[in-house]
Amino acid sequence: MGVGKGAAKNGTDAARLREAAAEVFGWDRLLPEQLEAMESVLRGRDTLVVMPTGSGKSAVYQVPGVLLSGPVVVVSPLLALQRDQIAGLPEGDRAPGAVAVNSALGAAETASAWDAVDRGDVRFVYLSPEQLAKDEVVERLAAARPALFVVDEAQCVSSWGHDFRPDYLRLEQAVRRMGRPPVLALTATAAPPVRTEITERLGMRRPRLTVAGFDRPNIRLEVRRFLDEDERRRAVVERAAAEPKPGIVYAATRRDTEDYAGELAALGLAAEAYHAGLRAAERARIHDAFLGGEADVVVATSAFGMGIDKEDVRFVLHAALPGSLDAYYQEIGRCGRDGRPALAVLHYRSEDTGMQTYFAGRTPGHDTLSEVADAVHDHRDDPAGLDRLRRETGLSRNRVTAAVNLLEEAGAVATGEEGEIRPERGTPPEEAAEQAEEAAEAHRRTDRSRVDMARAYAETTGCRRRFLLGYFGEEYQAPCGTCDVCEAQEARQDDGPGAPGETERPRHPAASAFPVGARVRHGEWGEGSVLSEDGDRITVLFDRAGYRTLSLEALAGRDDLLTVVDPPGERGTG
DNA sequence: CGAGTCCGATATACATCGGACTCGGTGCCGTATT
Repeated sequence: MGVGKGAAKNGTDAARLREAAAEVFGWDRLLPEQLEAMESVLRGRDTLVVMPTGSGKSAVYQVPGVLLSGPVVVVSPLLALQRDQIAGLPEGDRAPGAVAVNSALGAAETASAWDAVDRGDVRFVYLSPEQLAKDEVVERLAAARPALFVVDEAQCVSSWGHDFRPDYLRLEQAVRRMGRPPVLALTATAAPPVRTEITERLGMRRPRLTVAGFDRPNIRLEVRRFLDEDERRRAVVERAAAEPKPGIVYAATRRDTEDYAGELAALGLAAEAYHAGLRAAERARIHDAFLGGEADVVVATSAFGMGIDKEDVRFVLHAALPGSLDAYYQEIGRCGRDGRPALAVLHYRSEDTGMQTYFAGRTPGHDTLSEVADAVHDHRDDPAGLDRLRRETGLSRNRVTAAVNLLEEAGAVATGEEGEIRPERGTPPEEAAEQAEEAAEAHRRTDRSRVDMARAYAETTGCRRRFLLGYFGEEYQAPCGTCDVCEAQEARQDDGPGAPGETERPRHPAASAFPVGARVRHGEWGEGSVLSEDGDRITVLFDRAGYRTLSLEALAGRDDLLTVVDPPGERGTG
């Protein structure tokens, strides 16, 4: 992986990047990871960057951007983030121009934005993935010959692409149609399987991977398990009231955010409820109040957080189990950015898995898939685009797009150069729908296994930091000393002789047979990758069956159950 | 999947039980309506 030995050869690139960073942006110092990724981008290589928020991810495209010879297309999920990015760019003679193209612009504004792009006055063009679903937008960008295609918050490809915002899974087609500039994907949180999904879905070729460390040692990790709902609610309120402010409480439903915020307000705290059902002005007010330090606690659904770069958040409490550890790590990563002690407490009931499992099951069903497959088939001699398929089926835009994505994933349809959807291999529509259903079922299994992993974190008897980092592919030597499990075990040791002194489950001898990162095959679940080891068990992500936890005791002496097909290495990426 | 709500049945008058039913999270965009 490293660039190491190429220092002499790359000296010029590094020097140019440093110079641009200093002169245009006023940054005198670049982190090694930043520079490494920038060099990769400057050399035209596809690059995936996994770096924490606040560590200068945006710089990785901004600095090379001013040195490249064409516009840089930046895909960003929220219009507010696009505005923040543009506002954060420097001003001055050498400063790069930037525009955001979206539905908030009037016809005249849109026209003048494109004129600026055509004239070369604009270096950065910010767009939502939905914009890139429009032929006209793709054509205008293609004409401008982009020098780089950036996907910011790239975890959205995996977390939102399958149902909520299916245009995320169609970015590859857009990239192809605009002449396939180099692709740079940026994210703060991505477990190895999410990285793989990002690079595959974006059609990245031999991507260079830069991963900064995941550990946030100043965040204390704690899980509290409850049987009774009322007890849980009391515990959440008491904790939010007791801990140093400011803090964020994540709840599972809009109604819960209102209830908790109401209770905290009754205790005299400046508490606000935040969710997507509020009016835009109200959301903006709460957002600003939190950033400005006027709110003690924001109780929110998952709508709150992206783009919140506040250094002094002291705690993130969860009033319910999140849908995945990916989401959890992203959410708790919003506290303690100043490096001072911070706290993440998950308040968990086993019933919480119900709603998350429900959310994990929402993909187009058989009827939708076969209706869309029929429509594509009917147009086999005159292939239609997504818009026409939508009009003719009467289905919503998202449903048609999600269905086409699944059909395409199943290899039953393909997207052409002008965005037209064609049947592939002469697959009959009914068969195509069935294959797409299988693909949908595989996503459901994966999503549900992610819920299982969140639950496994909540229930682990080992070091929580080790579990969490293992999920993200990082080996960690327990004890961490700053999670509830490690602390309890230390306390037991201090209680005097006789107490068992283990801070970890004893490592099972069979663990070394299945090292983290190894590629394995299971008799029933097929191939997968070993993600983590938790003393006497390992967690494997199977390509089709999702996450599974396997007991090493059960595996020992049964060579037939699980076999290593490929030892750890840098497959796929790198 | 699970919690909350509504409604009818039960059994006998106020209240409870159980089944059917609904709802639950993220944001673009563009069109219809103020």
